[in-house]
Amino acid sequence: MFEGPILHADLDSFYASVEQRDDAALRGRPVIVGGGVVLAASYEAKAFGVRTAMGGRQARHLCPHAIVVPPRMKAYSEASKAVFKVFHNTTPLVEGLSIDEAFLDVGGLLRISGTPSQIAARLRRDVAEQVGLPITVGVARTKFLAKVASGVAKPDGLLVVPHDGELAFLHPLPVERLWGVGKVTSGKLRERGITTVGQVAALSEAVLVSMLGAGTGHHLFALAHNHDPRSVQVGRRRRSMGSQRALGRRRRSPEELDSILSAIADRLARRLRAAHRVCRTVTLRLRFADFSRATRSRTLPEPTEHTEVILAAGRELLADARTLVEDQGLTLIGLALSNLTRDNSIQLELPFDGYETIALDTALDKVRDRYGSSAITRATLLGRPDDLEMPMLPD
DNA sequence: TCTGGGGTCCTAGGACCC
DNA sequence: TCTGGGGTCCTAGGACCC
Repeated sequence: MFEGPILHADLDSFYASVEQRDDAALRGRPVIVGGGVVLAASYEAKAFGVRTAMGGRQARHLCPHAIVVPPRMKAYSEASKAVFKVFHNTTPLVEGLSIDEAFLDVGGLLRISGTPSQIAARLRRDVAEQVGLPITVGVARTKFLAKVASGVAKPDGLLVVPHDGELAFLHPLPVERLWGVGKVTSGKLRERGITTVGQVAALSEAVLVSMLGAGTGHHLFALAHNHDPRSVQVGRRRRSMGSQRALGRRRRSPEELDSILSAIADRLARRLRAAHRVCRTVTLRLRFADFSRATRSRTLPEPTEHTEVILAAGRELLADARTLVEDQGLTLIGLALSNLTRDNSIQLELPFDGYETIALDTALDKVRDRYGSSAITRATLLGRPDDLEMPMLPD
């Protein structure tokens, strides 16, 4: 029997599937979303070797009759919301991983909703009927195994890893199936003739750590032995927010760079405010002609949501990196905001001149002054359903 | 074939404080 | 004059994921 079975639900070739859903002429045909670089490829295009993140030219060479369509981000984000609605109708314990992927804990549902595989089958049917998209579901006792299972079952599949067949399922798989094994790590392992998860499991933890470093070594040892105690986390919030722009190889004037930077800062500040968040660290991201990268960051004394503050920090960082930029041929510029917290301010509507925005702390002080702090036993922030932590009074 | 845009987490050294 | 241990925060870089 399962203890806390977990579903990993993953939409297949998400962007390309949305395009095929919305345009009958694309169904059954190779579809590539994105121009300069492949953002998504339909399975018909993947059959020709087209892969996500591949250069557009190479993709068209591999699959000359592919239909290339520009991305429609709004359509994808709406489709994603509809799919997550189905997830939440299945169980309240949903942890979103990206626009097209989530873990669902169905441990408490066995009595009400049937076996995990019945629940997973119904989820797939619901997504197909209600949103019109194919989705693959992996079912297992742990998150990691559920994710591996969905990867193996793709596309449009369902795979249940039975409790007593976990290692038999896991060990024959190629190391690249392990979550967190990318190009660098798989290269180091393959150099030593290690190609399967079972071979990784045969190594001692000390050997793995000496090969791959402490972090990756411990991580891989745990995964290869099927140790993954992580539970499904509901209500995780984003920890950073970024925006960037590729510049091509053409040389850009300082004025041109500054106007791109302004646009990026403005975009980010808007997104920040829309999410009711503030940031304290601003990072400038640069990429150069040889594809090397550099970052420069600055932590502000106070969190901000203002375009001008973010832009000013970005400009200072760019000035700091001036020599780098001049020497190396800049090909990408971007900003990332981190150290995100809630925007702890509230807006008051006033009878005389419209609105005033004040910090939540200040507002709480006023409430304390009025009622006395010992008179208040609990305060709840209303009207912000996305906020999970509630401020408490008194301190 | 020269490669987008959005994220997460980890490491490591230095500053600073007690 | 020479010497602790422990903790947090900041910065920069890197691997990886979708």
